[in-house]
Amino acid sequence: MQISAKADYAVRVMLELAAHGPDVVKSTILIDHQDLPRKFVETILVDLRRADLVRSHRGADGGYTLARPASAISIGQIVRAIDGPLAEVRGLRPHECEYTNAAEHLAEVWVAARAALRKVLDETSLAHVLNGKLPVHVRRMAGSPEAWLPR
Amino acid sequence: MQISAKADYAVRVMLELAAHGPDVVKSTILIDHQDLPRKFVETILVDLRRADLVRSHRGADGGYTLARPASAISIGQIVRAIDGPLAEVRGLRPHECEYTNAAEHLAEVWVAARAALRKVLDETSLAHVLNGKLPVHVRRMAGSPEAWLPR
DNA sequence: GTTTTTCCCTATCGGGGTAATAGGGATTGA
DNA sequence: TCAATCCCTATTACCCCGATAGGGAAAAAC
Ligand code: FES
Ligand code: FES
Repeated sequence: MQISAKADYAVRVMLELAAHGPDVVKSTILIDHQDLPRKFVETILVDLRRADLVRSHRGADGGYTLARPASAISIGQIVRAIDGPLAEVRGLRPHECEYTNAAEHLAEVWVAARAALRKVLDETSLAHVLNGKLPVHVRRMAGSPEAWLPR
Repeated sequence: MQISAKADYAVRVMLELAAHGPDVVKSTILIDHQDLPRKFVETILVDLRRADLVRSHRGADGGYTLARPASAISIGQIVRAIDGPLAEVRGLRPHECEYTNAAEHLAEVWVAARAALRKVLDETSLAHVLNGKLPVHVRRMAGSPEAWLPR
Protein backbone atom coordinates (compact mmCIF):
# COMPACT_ATOMS: atom_id res chain seq x y z
CA MET A 1 0.00 0.00 0.00
CA GLN A 2 1.78 3.08 -1.24
CA ILE A 3 -0.03 6.21 -0.14
CA SER A 4 1.42 9.01 -2.27
CA ALA A 5 2.16 12.46 -0.90
CA LYS A 6 -0.69 13.65 -3.05
CA ALA A 7 -3.22 11.36 -1.37
CA ASP A 8 -1.86 12.09 2.09
CA TYR A 9 -2.21 15.82 1.49
CA ALA A 10 -5.70 15.30 0.10
CA VAL A 11 -6.88 13.53 3.23
CA ARG A 12 -5.36 16.15 5.49
CA VAL A 13 -6.89 19.01 3.58
CA MET A 14 -10.29 17.34 3.74
CA LEU A 15 -9.92 16.78 7.46
CA GLU A 16 -9.31 20.49 7.93
CA LEU A 17 -12.36 21.16 5.82
CA ALA A 18 -14.39 18.81 7.99
CA ALA A 19 -13.21 20.66 11.08
CA HIS A 20 -14.98 23.76 9.81
CA GLY A 21 -18.33 22.06 9.55
CA PRO A 22 -20.43 23.56 6.79
CA ASP A 23 -18.40 26.77 6.39
CA VAL A 24 -16.64 27.83 3.23
CA VAL A 25 -12.86 27.85 3.82
CA LYS A 26 -10.16 29.37 1.63
CA SER A 27 -7.51 27.07 0.27
CA THR A 28 -4.70 29.10 1.82
CA ILE A 29 -6.08 28.51 5.32
CA LEU A 30 -6.30 24.77 4.81
CA ILE A 31 -2.82 24.69 3.33
CA ASP A 32 -1.26 26.82 6.05
CA HIS A 33 -2.85 24.85 8.89
CA GLN A 34 -1.36 21.64 7.53
CA ASP A 35 1.85 23.26 6.32
CA LEU A 36 1.70 21.97 2.75
CA PRO A 37 3.24 23.15 -0.56
CA ARG A 38 0.73 25.67 -1.86
CA LYS A 39 0.85 25.28 -5.63
CA PHE A 40 0.92 21.51 -5.43
CA VAL A 41 -2.11 21.29 -3.16
CA GLU A 42 -4.04 23.72 -5.33
CA THR A 43 -3.93 21.15 -8.12
CA ILE A 44 -5.04 18.45 -5.67
CA LEU A 45 -8.06 20.49 -4.66
CA VAL A 46 -9.10 20.69 -8.30
CA ASP A 47 -8.82 16.91 -8.53
CA LEU A 48 -10.97 16.54 -5.44
CA ARG A 49 -13.60 18.77 -6.95
CA ARG A 50 -13.62 16.78 -10.16
CA ALA A 51 -14.09 13.65 -8.07
CA ASP A 52 -17.05 15.33 -6.41
CA LEU A 53 -15.55 15.13 -2.96
CA VAL A 54 -15.44 18.89 -2.37
CA ARG A 55 -17.33 21.86 -3.78
CA SER A 56 -15.57 25.05 -4.77
CA HIS A 57 -16.85 28.59 -4.49
CA ARG A 58 -15.14 31.24 -6.57
CA GLY A 59 -14.66 34.92 -6.16
CA ALA A 60 -14.01 37.09 -3.16
CA ASP A 61 -14.94 35.24 0.02
CA GLY A 62 -14.78 31.97 -1.92
CA GLY A 63 -13.19 28.70 -0.88
CA TYR A 64 -14.13 25.07 -0.44
CA THR A 65 -16.64 22.93 1.41
CA LEU A 66 -17.13 19.18 1.68
CA ALA A 67 -19.48 17.81 -0.94
CA ARG A 68 -21.18 15.63 1.68
CA PRO A 69 -21.20 15.35 5.48
CA ALA A 70 -17.90 14.25 6.97
CA SER A 71 -19.52 11.05 8.19
CA ALA A 72 -20.39 10.12 4.60
CA ILE A 73 -16.88 10.41 3.15
CA SER A 74 -14.46 7.55 3.74
CA ILE A 75 -10.69 7.70 3.68
CA GLY A 76 -10.79 4.99 1.03
CA GLN A 77 -12.82 7.15 -1.31
CA ILE A 78 -10.27 9.93 -1.09
CA VAL A 79 -7.30 7.65 -1.63
CA ARG A 80 -8.99 6.03 -4.61
CA ALA A 81 -9.85 9.37 -6.17
CA ILE A 82 -6.22 10.46 -6.05
CA ASP A 83 -4.10 7.31 -6.26
CA GLY A 84 -6.43 4.99 -8.14
CA PRO A 85 -7.35 1.48 -6.99
CA LEU A 86 -6.38 0.52 -3.43
CA ALA A 87 -4.69 -2.66 -4.61
CA GLU A 88 -3.01 -3.57 -7.86
CA VAL A 89 -0.82 -6.45 -8.93
CA ARG A 90 1.36 -5.82 -11.97
CA GLY A 91 -1.00 -3.03 -12.88
CA LEU A 92 -4.02 -5.36 -12.77
CA ARG A 93 -6.83 -5.48 -10.25
CA PRO A 94 -6.40 -8.46 -7.89
CA HIS A 95 -9.51 -10.24 -9.17
CA GLU A 96 -8.26 -10.01 -12.75
CA CYS A 97 -5.08 -11.95 -12.07
CA GLU A 98 -4.98 -15.40 -13.58
CA TYR A 99 -2.49 -17.96 -12.42
CA THR A 100 -1.63 -21.51 -13.36
CA ASN A 101 0.14 -24.53 -11.90
CA ALA A 102 1.65 -23.95 -8.48
CA ALA A 103 0.35 -20.38 -8.39
CA GLU A 104 -3.29 -21.34 -8.95
CA HIS A 105 -4.55 -20.06 -5.60
CA LEU A 106 -2.46 -16.89 -5.50
CA ALA A 107 -5.25 -14.59 -6.64
CA GLU A 108 -7.22 -15.48 -3.51
CA VAL A 109 -4.41 -14.07 -1.40
CA TRP A 110 -4.35 -10.76 -3.24
CA VAL A 111 -8.13 -10.50 -3.05
CA ALA A 112 -8.04 -11.20 0.68
CA ALA A 113 -5.40 -8.52 1.15
CA ARG A 114 -7.51 -6.01 -0.73
CA ALA A 115 -10.58 -6.94 1.30
CA ALA A 116 -8.60 -6.40 4.50
CA LEU A 117 -7.54 -2.98 3.31
CA ARG A 118 -11.09 -2.09 2.37
CA LYS A 119 -12.38 -3.04 5.80
CA VAL A 120 -10.14 -0.39 7.29
CA LEU A 121 -10.13 2.39 4.72
CA ASP A 122 -13.71 2.18 3.47
CA GLU A 123 -15.26 1.91 6.92
CA THR A 124 -13.37 4.84 8.41
CA SER A 125 -14.87 8.24 7.66
CA LEU A 126 -13.51 11.75 7.96
CA ALA A 127 -15.74 12.23 10.99
CA HIS A 128 -14.24 9.16 12.68
CA VAL A 129 -10.71 10.48 12.25
CA LEU A 130 -11.62 14.04 13.15
CA ASN A 131 -12.96 13.23 16.59
CA GLY A 132 -10.62 10.33 17.19
CA LYS A 133 -13.36 7.75 17.60
CA LEU A 134 -12.44 5.09 15.07
CA PRO A 135 -14.68 2.09 14.38
CA VAL A 136 -14.13 -0.70 16.89
CA HIS A 137 -12.41 -3.13 14.53
CA VAL A 138 -10.10 -0.38 13.28
CA ARG A 139 -9.27 0.76 16.77
CA ARG A 140 -8.49 -2.83 17.74
CA MET A 141 -6.07 -3.11 14.78
CA ALA A 142 -4.21 0.07 15.68
CA GLY A 143 -4.43 -0.69 19.38
CA SER A 144 -2.05 -3.61 19.41
CA PRO A 145 1.44 -2.34 20.30
CA GLU A 146 3.10 -4.56 17.71
CA ALA A 147 1.11 -2.80 14.99
CA TRP A 148 3.34 0.20 15.62
CA LEU A 149 6.59 -1.71 15.19
CA PRO A 150 8.40 -1.96 11.86
CA ARG A 151 9.22 -5.29 10.26
CA MET B 1 -0.93 -1.88 -2.08
CA GLN B 2 1.03 -1.91 -5.30
CA ILE B 3 2.48 -5.36 -5.94
CA SER B 4 5.09 -4.89 -8.68
CA ALA B 5 5.57 -7.32 -11.51
CA LYS B 6 8.87 -8.17 -9.88
CA ALA B 7 7.26 -9.22 -6.60
CA ASP B 8 4.49 -11.10 -8.37
CA TYR B 9 7.04 -13.04 -10.40
CA ALA B 10 9.07 -13.70 -7.26
CA VAL B 11 6.15 -15.29 -5.46
CA ARG B 12 5.22 -17.40 -8.47
CA VAL B 13 8.75 -18.65 -8.92
CA MET B 14 8.96 -19.57 -5.27
CA LEU B 15 5.65 -21.40 -5.45
CA GLU B 16 7.03 -23.48 -8.30
CA LEU B 17 10.10 -24.16 -6.21
CA ALA B 18 7.90 -25.23 -3.33
CA ALA B 19 6.07 -27.63 -5.62
CA HIS B 20 9.32 -29.52 -6.12
CA GLY B 21 9.80 -30.11 -2.43
CA PRO B 22 13.49 -30.36 -1.55
CA ASP B 23 14.75 -30.88 -5.12
CA VAL B 24 17.13 -28.57 -6.93
CA VAL B 25 15.34 -26.99 -9.90
CA LYS B 26 16.89 -25.06 -12.79
CA SER B 27 15.76 -21.48 -13.29
CA THR B 28 14.64 -22.15 -16.84
CA ILE B 29 12.12 -24.75 -15.66
CA LEU B 30 10.62 -22.40 -13.10
CA ILE B 31 10.49 -19.62 -15.65
CA ASP B 32 8.94 -21.72 -18.38
CA HIS B 33 6.27 -23.21 -16.12
CA GLN B 34 5.10 -19.74 -15.14
CA ASP B 35 5.76 -18.22 -18.58
CA LEU B 36 7.90 -15.32 -17.39
CA PRO B 37 10.55 -13.12 -19.08
CA ARG B 38 13.78 -15.05 -18.64
CA LYS B 39 16.44 -12.40 -18.20
CA PHE B 40 14.28 -10.34 -15.90
CA VAL B 41 13.48 -13.21 -13.58
CA GLU B 42 17.12 -14.25 -13.46
CA THR B 43 17.88 -10.96 -11.72
CA ILE B 44 14.97 -11.53 -9.35
CA LEU B 45 16.33 -14.92 -8.35
CA VAL B 46 19.60 -13.28 -7.40
CA ASP B 47 17.68 -10.81 -5.24
CA LEU B 48 15.87 -13.68 -3.56
CA ARG B 49 19.13 -15.40 -2.80
CA ARG B 50 20.58 -12.23 -1.31
CA ALA B 51 17.48 -12.00 0.87
CA ASP B 52 18.14 -15.57 1.99
CA LEU B 53 14.84 -16.85 0.70
CA VAL B 54 16.32 -19.31 -1.80
CA ARG B 55 19.63 -21.10 -2.08
CA SER B 56 21.45 -21.40 -5.37
CA HIS B 57 23.57 -24.28 -6.64
CA ARG B 58 25.99 -23.55 -9.44
CA GLY B 59 27.50 -25.62 -12.18
CA ALA B 60 26.02 -28.33 -14.34
CA ASP B 61 22.97 -29.81 -12.67
CA GLY B 62 22.68 -26.65 -10.59
CA GLY B 63 19.56 -24.67 -9.83
CA TYR B 64 17.60 -23.35 -6.87
CA THR B 65 15.94 -24.60 -3.70
CA LEU B 66 13.94 -22.91 -0.98
CA ALA B 67 16.08 -21.70 1.90
CA ARG B 68 13.50 -23.01 4.37
CA PRO B 69 10.43 -25.25 4.33
CA ALA B 70 7.53 -23.82 2.33
CA SER B 71 5.48 -23.60 5.51
CA ALA B 72 8.09 -21.27 7.04
CA ILE B 73 8.11 -18.68 4.24
CA SER B 74 5.30 -16.15 4.12
CA ILE B 75 4.07 -14.21 1.12
CA GLY B 76 4.74 -11.05 3.08
CA GLN B 77 8.41 -11.88 3.48
CA ILE B 78 8.80 -12.27 -0.26
CA VAL B 79 6.96 -9.07 -1.10
CA ARG B 80 9.01 -7.15 1.46
CA ALA B 81 12.28 -8.53 0.12
CA ILE B 82 11.47 -7.33 -3.39
CA ASP B 83 9.22 -4.28 -3.05
CA GLY B 84 10.28 -2.98 0.36
CA PRO B 85 7.88 -2.20 3.21
CA LEU B 86 4.29 -3.38 2.82
CA ALA B 87 2.92 0.06 3.61
CA GLU B 88 4.35 3.50 3.10
CA VAL B 89 2.89 6.97 3.31
CA ARG B 90 4.80 9.68 1.45
CA GLY B 91 7.82 7.40 1.58
CA LEU B 92 7.57 7.09 5.36
CA ARG B 93 6.55 4.11 7.45
CA PRO B 94 3.02 4.56 8.81
CA HIS B 95 4.18 4.75 12.42
CA GLU B 96 6.64 7.53 11.56
CA CYS B 97 3.96 9.89 10.28
CA GLU B 98 3.27 12.86 12.50
CA TYR B 99 0.16 14.91 12.08
CA THR B 100 -1.27 18.00 13.72
CA ASN B 101 -4.61 19.74 14.16
CA ALA B 102 -7.49 18.05 12.40
CA ALA B 103 -5.25 15.26 11.15
CA GLU B 104 -4.02 14.26 14.58
CA HIS B 105 -5.49 10.75 14.51
CA LEU B 106 -4.64 9.97 10.91
CA ALA B 107 -1.57 7.89 11.69
CA GLU B 108 -3.75 5.41 13.56
CA VAL B 109 -5.64 4.75 10.35
CA TRP B 110 -2.50 4.06 8.34
CA VAL B 111 -1.17 1.78 11.09
CA ALA B 112 -4.46 -0.10 11.20
CA ALA B 113 -4.36 -0.55 7.43
CA ARG B 114 -0.84 -1.92 7.62
CA ALA B 115 -1.81 -4.27 10.43
CA ALA B 116 -4.70 -5.56 8.34
CA LEU B 117 -2.35 -6.21 5.43
CA ARG B 118 0.09 -8.00 7.69
CA LYS B 119 -2.59 -10.29 9.04
CA VAL B 120 -3.15 -11.56 5.54
CA LEU B 121 0.29 -11.54 3.94
CA ASP B 122 2.42 -12.50 6.93
CA GLU B 123 0.16 -15.32 8.07
CA THR B 124 -0.12 -16.96 4.66
CA SER B 125 2.78 -19.23 3.73
CA LEU B 126 3.91 -20.70 0.43
CA ALA B 127 2.59 -24.06 1.66
CA HIS B 128 -0.85 -22.59 2.30
CA VAL B 129 -1.08 -21.21 -1.22
CA LEU B 130 0.41 -24.29 -2.84
CA ASN B 131 -2.20 -26.70 -1.53
CA GLY B 132 -5.02 -24.18 -1.58
CA LYS B 133 -5.71 -24.40 2.14
CA LEU B 134 -5.47 -20.81 3.29
CA PRO B 135 -5.70 -19.84 6.99
CA VAL B 136 -9.31 -19.52 8.12
CA HIS B 137 -9.37 -15.75 8.48
CA VAL B 138 -7.78 -15.31 5.06
CA ARG B 139 -10.19 -17.73 3.45
CA ARG B 140 -13.09 -15.87 5.03
CA MET B 141 -11.80 -12.60 3.55
CA ALA B 142 -11.49 -14.00 0.05
CA GLY B 143 -14.68 -16.01 0.44
CA SER B 144 -17.09 -13.11 0.43
CA PRO B 145 -18.35 -12.58 -3.14
CA GLU B 146 -18.09 -8.80 -2.86
CA ALA B 147 -14.37 -9.13 -2.21
CA TRP B 148 -14.06 -10.07 -5.88
CA LEU B 149 -15.88 -7.01 -7.17
CA PRO B 150 -14.08 -3.83 -8.17
CA ARG B 151 -14.86 -0.48 -6.59
C1' DG C 1 -19.40 47.99 -13.53
C1' DT C 2 -15.26 47.91 -11.83
C1' DT C 3 -12.29 45.81 -8.53
C1' DT C 4 -10.65 42.34 -5.84
C1' DT C 5 -10.35 37.93 -4.47
C1' DT C 6 -10.17 33.39 -5.22
C1' DC C 7 -10.17 29.38 -7.82
C1' DC C 8 -8.43 27.14 -12.07
C1' DC C 9 -5.77 25.71 -16.13
C1' DT C 10 -1.58 24.49 -18.82
C1' DA C 11 3.07 23.90 -19.16
C1' DT C 12 7.31 22.65 -17.40
C1' DC C 13 11.05 20.57 -14.64
C1' DG C 14 14.31 17.09 -12.59
C1' DG C 15 14.74 12.96 -10.59
C1' DG C 16 13.84 8.31 -9.85
C1' DG C 17 11.73 4.04 -10.33
C1' DT C 18 9.92 -0.04 -13.42
C1' DA C 19 10.15 -3.62 -16.69
C1' DA C 20 13.07 -5.63 -19.48
C1' DT C 21 17.26 -6.99 -22.41
C1' DA C 22 22.19 -7.63 -23.63
C1' DG C 23 26.48 -9.78 -23.13
C1' DG C 24 29.55 -12.02 -21.09
C1' DG C 25 32.22 -13.64 -16.68
C1' DA C 26 32.51 -16.81 -12.67
C1' DT C 27 31.69 -21.51 -10.64
C1' DT C 28 31.11 -25.90 -10.15
C1' DG C 29 30.00 -30.70 -10.97
C1' DA C 30 30.49 -34.23 -14.38
C1' DT D 1 38.55 -30.47 -19.85
C1' DC D 2 34.04 -29.15 -20.70
C1' DA D 3 29.58 -27.82 -20.52
C1' DA D 4 25.93 -26.28 -17.95
C1' DT D 5 24.30 -23.04 -14.87
C1' DC D 6 24.22 -19.18 -12.09
C1' DC D 7 25.74 -14.34 -11.64
C1' DC D 8 27.10 -9.58 -12.47
C1' DT D 9 27.17 -4.96 -14.69
C1' DA D 10 25.50 -2.05 -17.89
C1' DT D 11 21.88 0.05 -20.75
C1' DT D 12 17.41 1.07 -22.59
C1' DA D 13 12.78 3.29 -22.84
C1' DC D 14 9.32 4.92 -20.48
C1' DC D 15 6.37 6.79 -17.25
C1' DC D 16 5.12 8.75 -12.76
C1' DC D 17 5.92 11.73 -8.83
C1' DG D 18 6.48 15.89 -6.38
C1' DA D 19 6.65 20.43 -7.12
C1' DT D 20 6.63 25.19 -9.27
C1' DA D 21 5.56 29.06 -12.58
C1' DG D 22 2.55 32.24 -14.57
C1' DG D 23 -1.25 33.83 -15.77
C1' DG D 24 -6.52 33.37 -17.12
C1' DA D 25 -11.45 32.90 -15.71
C1' DA D 26 -15.18 33.50 -12.65
C1' DA D 27 -17.88 35.55 -9.28
C1' DA D 28 -18.92 38.06 -5.32
C1' DA D 29 -18.35 42.62 -3.06
C1' DC D 30 -18.55 47.41 -3.30
S1 FES E 1 -8.87 24.58 12.11
FE1 FES E 1 -9.30 26.02 10.50
S2 FES E 1 -8.01 25.22 8.89
FE2 FES E 1 -7.24 24.17 10.67
S1 FES F 1 5.76 -28.23 -11.54
FE1 FES F 1 7.93 -28.26 -11.98
S2 FES F 1 8.28 -26.13 -12.36
FE2 FES F 1 6.10 -26.25 -12.46
